Amino acid sequence: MPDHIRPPGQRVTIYDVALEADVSPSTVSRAFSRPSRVNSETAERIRQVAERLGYRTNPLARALTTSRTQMIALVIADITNPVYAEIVRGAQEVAADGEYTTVLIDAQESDRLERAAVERTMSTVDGIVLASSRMSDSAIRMVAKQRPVVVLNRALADVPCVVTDDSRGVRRAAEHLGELGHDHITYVAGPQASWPNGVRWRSLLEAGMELEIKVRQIGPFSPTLAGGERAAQELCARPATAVLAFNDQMAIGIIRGLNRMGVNVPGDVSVVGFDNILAADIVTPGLTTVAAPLYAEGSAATRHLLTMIEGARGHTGRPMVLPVRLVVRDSTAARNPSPGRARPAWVRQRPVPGPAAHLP
Amino acid sequence: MPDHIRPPGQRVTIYDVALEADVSPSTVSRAFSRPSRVNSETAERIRQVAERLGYRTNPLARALTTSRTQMIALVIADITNPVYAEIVRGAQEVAADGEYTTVLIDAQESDRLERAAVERTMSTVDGIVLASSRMSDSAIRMVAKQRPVVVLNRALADVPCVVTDDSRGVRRAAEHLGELGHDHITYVAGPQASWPNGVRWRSLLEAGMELEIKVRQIGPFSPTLAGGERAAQELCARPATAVLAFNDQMAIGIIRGLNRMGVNVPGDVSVVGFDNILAADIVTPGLTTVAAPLYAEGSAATRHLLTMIEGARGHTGRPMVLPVRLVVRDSTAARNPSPGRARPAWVRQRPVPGPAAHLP
DNA sequence: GCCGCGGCGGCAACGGGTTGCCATGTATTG
DNA sequence: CAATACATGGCAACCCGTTGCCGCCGCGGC
Repeated sequence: MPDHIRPPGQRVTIYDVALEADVSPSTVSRAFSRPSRVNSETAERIRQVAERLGYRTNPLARALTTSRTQMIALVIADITNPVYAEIVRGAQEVAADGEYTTVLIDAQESDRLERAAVERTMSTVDGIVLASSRMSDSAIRMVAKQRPVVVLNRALADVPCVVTDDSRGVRRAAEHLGELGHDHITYVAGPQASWPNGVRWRSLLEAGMELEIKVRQIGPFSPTLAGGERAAQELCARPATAVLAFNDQMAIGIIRGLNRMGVNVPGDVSVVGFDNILAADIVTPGLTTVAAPLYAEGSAATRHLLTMIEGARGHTGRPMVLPVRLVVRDSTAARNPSPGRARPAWVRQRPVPGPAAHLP
Repeated sequence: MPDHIRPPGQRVTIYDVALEADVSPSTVSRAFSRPSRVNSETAERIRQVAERLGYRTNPLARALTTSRTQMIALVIADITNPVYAEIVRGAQEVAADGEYTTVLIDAQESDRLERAAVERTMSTVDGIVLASSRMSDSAIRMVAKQRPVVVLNRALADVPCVVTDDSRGVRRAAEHLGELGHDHITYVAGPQASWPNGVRWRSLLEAGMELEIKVRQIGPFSPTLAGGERAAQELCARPATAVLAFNDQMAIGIIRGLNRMGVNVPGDVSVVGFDNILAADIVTPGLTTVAAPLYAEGSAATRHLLTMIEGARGHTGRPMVLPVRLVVRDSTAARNPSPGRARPAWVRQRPVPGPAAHLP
């Protein structure tokens, strides 16, 4: 039991330990921060005394001189989006291993909120991981000038980046749909401020070219269930047999919306999502989707950040690219065989315009 | 443009500002922290100079003397569980309003990890919200002795608590099932370390008493999809027509598991969950569940914490209780009529789709 | 004219570690 | 045995604000 009971809630300081161990405060400090700089027996004694007194080094005081807080910030676009859960896990794991604490910031899909939060936190952390930032490139560069930054899901010159191989993912999805007989794919766009959104569309454009599949885009819609349902409405106006959605939540929303309007998935329309969130596996039909290595994204970005913080001038020019894979479930199927028909059977909306226009 | 360009990455300090504004550093400090203590013109001038030089007060240095970091910790059991997303939102909203930054800690359902993280973070934050802590009561009290703490989803003497009215929620669920003709409810238990788990079971016991419904418990299982699927297996061994699961994820797992074994929900078995996560609405059949005011939980707990931090000796003895409501969807239905039989029809293992099975 | 008081600003002592530099003592080397 | 090297530990300055206390000044009251 401690023979010196801390009288009031006062914290134990190195001075207390120093007094008790009969050494100078600096020696106590070194015993913890640079053990090699002090005799091992002395260090051991100090550690014992510290233990007995319940000494805990004060991270703030330490930070004041070292300007290292052992904290990093992890900024995500929307904590409500399950995609980020695994990313956060990966990041926190690595951070904890390196004795870092993670400050999680939820930007709520808002450029403004994100900037404000980053601003407020910046001076307190040793580095920042921006996962799916909604800030402008220039704003990011601004931040990167003041603190080590790693950007996730966005490629940006002069700032270290980690991205997934979306281009390949889209390609695989297009191939898959092509094999099922689809010759036309509609991309349902997500937030314009989202970098991957642009990449996915452009990749689809490219893949369409090579595979001789026609593509088009509708949107943007909010990257949520509700957004997907709205997209479903628009899809009805301009029908398609194959849809690639910006993310799984939208894809699920689309399926629901279509179902409500009497359209069968995958019977009439095939739908592919992006991210492979947990829900993709539990909805009916199971969602075919492009899976990203979420955990790896978080851990890779964080690992990179830590090495930057720990001195390495970091930054390997090219962004780090992580592989993706296509998870095939039940939301995609062979194209509804309706030979001789230009449009899927379920289009009963409005009489086909065009040639009809010439009729009296 | 600033006429004094900071030469190296050096931060601007009050000393720089003092020099430039021709006052003492203490005056600069006061100009920001206690404006009333300094002449308003002087203060204005100082503020101008500070602005021009790009001065930003260093929160760490400030914290060192005031021992207020303007940060709070929010500890959640499992970031992968969507329930917490809204809670986090509520907490962060309130925290941000009060100029506090939130440090999110994911305990990964582990007592050990949780303690370690709290330990590590405690000295850096002004207070802590423990949402669904997996720590022991005594461990929590220990922490509460050192920092203001508010506990969410657990009642604990001597520590401020915010809980939901689970008892009422269970009661409502039992009534609902009773009205549908069920005279036996099986509770599928979640983590034993979870306080609500105990409450829910006891409440069901009580409700069963009053409503003359027989109840029994199986488990514990992990509060996840996989856990629910395992529970489904066990349910087959000892059949039931009505099931109340610890949470929605388990409930969904149970439904999947049962389906796989040819059991129809709600035709053969009615399932009720807890939490009303987003997925509850998108699965088929839609999940009947007890909804908690998640956002309100987070915000109420945090508001309480902030008032504690801000001096009020806080703590109103009794825990604060938030209301819940039963959301009825399609996973519950009238009991499968099989008069004169001790066990439901599906016990034969092989799917026998009764007439009711395909009704809307 | 003297005293008291309030407004304002400065001095200096913190808070709790960290670290450059020096002093001492011992081990190594020629 | 002298000269040099190294291992240890202490001193004191420093990081950047905050705050108790005091002094100065001008003003109003008696």
